[in-house]
Amino acid sequence: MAVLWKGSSSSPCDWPEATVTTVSDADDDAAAAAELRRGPWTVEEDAVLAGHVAAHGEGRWNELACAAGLRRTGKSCRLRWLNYLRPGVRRGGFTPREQLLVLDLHSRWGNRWSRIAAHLPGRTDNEVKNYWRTRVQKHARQLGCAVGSRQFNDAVRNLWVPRLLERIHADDSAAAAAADADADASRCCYSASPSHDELSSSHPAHRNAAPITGDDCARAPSPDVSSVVTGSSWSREASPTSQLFKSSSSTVEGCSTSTETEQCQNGCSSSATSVDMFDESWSELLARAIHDDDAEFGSGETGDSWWSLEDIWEQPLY
DNA sequence: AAATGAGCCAACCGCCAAGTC
DNA sequence: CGACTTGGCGGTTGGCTCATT
Repeated sequence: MAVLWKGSSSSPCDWPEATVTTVSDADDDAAAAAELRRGPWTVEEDAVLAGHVAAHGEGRWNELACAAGLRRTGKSCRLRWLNYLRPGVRRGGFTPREQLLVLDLHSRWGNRWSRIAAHLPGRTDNEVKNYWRTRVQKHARQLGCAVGSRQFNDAVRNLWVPRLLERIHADDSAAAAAADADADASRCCYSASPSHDELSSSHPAHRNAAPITGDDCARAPSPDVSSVVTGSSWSREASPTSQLFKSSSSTVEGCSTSTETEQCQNGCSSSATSVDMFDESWSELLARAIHDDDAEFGSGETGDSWWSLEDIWEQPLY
């Protein structure tokens, strides 16, 4: 059963023949375990892989695995590099800005994770996928509706997105205030302006930001947050919170992104506090609202009056 | 303190398309 | 043109961590 490598031509290197050809069933597991490593990568393996990629570049992963002496498949090496070792990979929770982008791009493209991830600097398709499955789908389950359903889209459009916009605005304001404070301090104590690193580290929300390389900013043009709002596939006009959108939109447009570079800077370096906007209380509230007015909500209407916006805004953010 | 369950994430699997021989 | 290799993608799973019982 275990064909570790499909014949000699595909053998990545000159391992003993038994390691690259079919082995007897009785010895399958033992041979596989002995020759091809699986499971979590060790620190040593990471160092070897990173060193080889740094020295020889990406690509030809089977050859690379062989040359590096890694008992891993080329696929495994590639995945480890792209998802974990590659410079600029961002880790940790998604920022509100990233959540907004994921929600919007998924509404446009569906499960095109790599395509979505391309617009989230430093994020991998795997991470976006995991975020969607663990967070977004969980909330959909709590609401008793499917992702992509009318109910879910309404919840996203009318609840989640406004909250994200609000949070983005708050984060930007806090960052601006922090920058102002640092500027004042630097005027008092230093002649030079604070560096970007100093600005970033001065803000609590930035302390956990992963190092970002220039590569991240060289990616495909990303829809910035303002385009997410103004060009969204969510129909704002039909929303009961259209006025709210309008004000939030102008706020975001005014304070953040208008160019690709700025989007990249925001997405790359301003790692705001990661929160899941759709916390339990929200889900419960929504679930109750849906339950209380099931007929109307399930009928495909836009649901303009099936909750009190004031009630929602009184819910705590966290 | 041990057992259990849920959440999360890294890694693997299978399939497909493009490139190469 | 067909076989094969490689890289990429989306779906799935195994295992770790943490909270709850």
